[in-house]
Amino acid sequence: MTDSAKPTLLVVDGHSLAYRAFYALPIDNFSTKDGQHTNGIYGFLAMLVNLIKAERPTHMAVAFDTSRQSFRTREYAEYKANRSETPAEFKGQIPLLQDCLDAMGITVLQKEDIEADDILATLATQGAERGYEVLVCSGDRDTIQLVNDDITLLYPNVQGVSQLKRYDPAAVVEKYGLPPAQYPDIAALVGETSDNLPGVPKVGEKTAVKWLTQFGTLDELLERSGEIKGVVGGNLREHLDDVRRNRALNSLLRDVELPVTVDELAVRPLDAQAVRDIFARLEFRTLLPRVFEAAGVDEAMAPVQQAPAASMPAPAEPDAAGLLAFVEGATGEVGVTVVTEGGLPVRIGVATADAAAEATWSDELAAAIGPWLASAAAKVMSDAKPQVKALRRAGIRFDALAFDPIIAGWLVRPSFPDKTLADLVERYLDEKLPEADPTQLVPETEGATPGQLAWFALRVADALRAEMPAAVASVLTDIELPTLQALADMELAGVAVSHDKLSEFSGELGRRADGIAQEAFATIGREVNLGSPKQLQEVLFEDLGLPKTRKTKTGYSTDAAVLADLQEKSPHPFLDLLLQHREATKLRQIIESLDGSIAADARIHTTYVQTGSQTGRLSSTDPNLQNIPVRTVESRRIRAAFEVGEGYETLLTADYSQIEMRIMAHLSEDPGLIEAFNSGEDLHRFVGARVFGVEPEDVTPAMRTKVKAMSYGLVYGLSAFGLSKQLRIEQSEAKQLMLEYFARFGAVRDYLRSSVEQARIDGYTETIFGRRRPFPDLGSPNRVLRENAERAALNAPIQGSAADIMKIALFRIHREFLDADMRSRVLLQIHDELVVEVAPGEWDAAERIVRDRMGDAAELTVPLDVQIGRGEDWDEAAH
DNA sequence: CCAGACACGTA
DNA sequence: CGTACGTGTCTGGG
Repeated sequence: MTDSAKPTLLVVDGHSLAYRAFYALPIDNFSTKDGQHTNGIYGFLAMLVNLIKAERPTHMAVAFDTSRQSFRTREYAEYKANRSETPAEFKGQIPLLQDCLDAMGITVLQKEDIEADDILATLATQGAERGYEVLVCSGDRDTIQLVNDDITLLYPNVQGVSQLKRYDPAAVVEKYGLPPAQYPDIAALVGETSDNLPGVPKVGEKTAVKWLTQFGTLDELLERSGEIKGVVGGNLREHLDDVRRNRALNSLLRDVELPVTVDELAVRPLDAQAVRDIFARLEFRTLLPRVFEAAGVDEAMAPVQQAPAASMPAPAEPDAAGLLAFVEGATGEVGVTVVTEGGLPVRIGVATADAAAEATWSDELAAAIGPWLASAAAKVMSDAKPQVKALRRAGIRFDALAFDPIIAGWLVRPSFPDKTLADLVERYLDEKLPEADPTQLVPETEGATPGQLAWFALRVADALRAEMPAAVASVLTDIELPTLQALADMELAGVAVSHDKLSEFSGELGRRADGIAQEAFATIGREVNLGSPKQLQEVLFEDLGLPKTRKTKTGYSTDAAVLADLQEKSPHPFLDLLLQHREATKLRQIIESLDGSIAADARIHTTYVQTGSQTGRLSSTDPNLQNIPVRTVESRRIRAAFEVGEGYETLLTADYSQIEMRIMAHLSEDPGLIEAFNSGEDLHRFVGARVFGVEPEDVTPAMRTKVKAMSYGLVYGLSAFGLSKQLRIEQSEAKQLMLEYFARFGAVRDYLRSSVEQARIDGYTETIFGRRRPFPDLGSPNRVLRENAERAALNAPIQGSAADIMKIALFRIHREFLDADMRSRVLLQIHDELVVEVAPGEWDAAERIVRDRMGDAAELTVPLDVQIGRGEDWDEAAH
């Protein structure tokens, strides 16, 4: 333990220790799912956390090399020249490690032309002078020279960084037989192969120590080298210059000019939000609590400042008239928070910049405040959709939503959206939202009241506005907030689903699955759990001895594509039965889940997550109605259970045909593709004719399949490899197909290339309407990471623009139905499709509105084609 | 009880 | 070695 009376300075060589960790930990176990390697970062931080807990430093710095070049390489070009290239997998981890340290409040230092160890030497020397207990942690032996009564070296003594050996002067003497200051003399004589510094041949530590003990100093030894007999004496005399050079190079600088003084290295409180962010990105879970613990912070009570009590308004509790007077007296926007229980309002809070008020919900209150909530007075509400729905259930149509911080936060950083107002308060205000401890029955700390929540929402809105480029702000105002209103009504409406149809089908499937299972067991002579990939692997690759398939993390894949492949190469009746069983149980499981979601009104009410994707699409949960099967005849029986509801006449489905390819045509301005869409010809037939050089009517189904796969693949960044796999053709043929395709539609390739290039420069992509998605990994040295980012960046403007267009169409249709006092209503959105429930007598009007608003949602260089269907159920309406 | 891996449904 | 999602099951860890 260190002397507790003295402040303790810990200085660490980040590069050398992270590098050791990099080689000590298996890279496969430390990679994020998108391919970022983290083993060096993890190992280093784990070591650092242990070190902090054990040593409790009051001051800290981690030093890094800036590059392989330093003043030493200028003095001696061969210095470290033998080192192999630093692996890219390691290099990419350094900036992320530095981000971690920064978030943890630890100073990171690096300086051009200077090595990390020189920074350590400088800081250690200064620290010792200023009365610190100094700990130097480095994997470079040269730092031994720093050890004295005030400076202790912590050196990893085995491979890895988990064990550190302490070198105080006594330990150095014990190990090397000489005091620390003379260690560089030993090293100069022996040489350092890892630094490409040859020493005196045949001279090792033993001889060096013997000589130095005998002669006292290195200078004396070199002066009197003639006195040394034998071959080694000759060697020494021949290498005097090498020894002098080594000694000059291994002497660490102690007077590097640094931007900070030792006193300024005091450990800062960690930035809890930043630590959580970067650790989430790196997928460090177990490390997170350890870091908080080492920092002496209760993770839940993150060390952000509590909201200044003085400025946080104490909400008034007026009566209904008083509450109305409060909001009507406000000059600017008003923050609003509706507390709900069971989907209905129970409390409401309102706030201006400097005051707040709140009240318990009642009919009287609703009557008083309802008209204002529905008025054009601008309001800010955080996570508005559930509150809007609650108000609607209470008969109030909330309007003039001017800002929703949750959605705005997602637009600003769609990759890591903040889920709650508390998250946003931490990130954008650097304050802590008062939260009641949910684990306590009678919480010691009071949570924020509705009025205070409204006040925070208002302030976060201001902070977020400052971070939003104008185009992004307009996506919020002109697309997202109007969409939110439509989604609220769609969720409230729900879609009618026939329990009878579902349960009948489920019974059939259940019986079929059981039969298939028995048959399957018979073919292999035993019973296994067909739902367990692990047990299946035993059967397939051990019992049946089938050839091994694609590797997964835990073994070999048994997915449908693999099984189909297997069936071709080495047929076995079990394979087909397994596939059939999968299909039946999968359908059944979907049906059961849907059935369980039917509410008391015989309808399913999904929840659309407006911030659920990185591209701008919606997602749907509880249940997900955007992945209801459609591809097989069987599965369409599920869609047939989605019916027109009581009091309505029919369902209408409307979908955009090939919207993504149309956006591609628009963005690339490819004349061929534009002509394809303006010609009225079937897209794939048109493209096939061009690619294969035949007349459109001579395009065979095989040709059409190929160009169709190619066209769709383009939008996703498909490679020749992927295309060949998809079409089950040779890679060379796929390559040829791509060449032919781009020869005819060259502007498409030019566009895709330039859009990724632009994203690399800007750091983000943009949709037609200005929605942005950041791509930090486009410049990553990690190839997997970078290429994944490239494909996603290629896709984002296309998928995102399609999402924008659909949202615009959706809220305009919703609005027009309401404005025309129609009862028809939109029920579902499935990315490029809408399902509408049409009231009796409204078909013509509804059809026209849907067709027109979808068709004119965006002005592209090609028309937006809309397909409309009508039927009693979703399956029937799809034609 | 939770998280990860796998498999699979949609656009 | 094709983008974007959500859900169910199994499994191993706590």
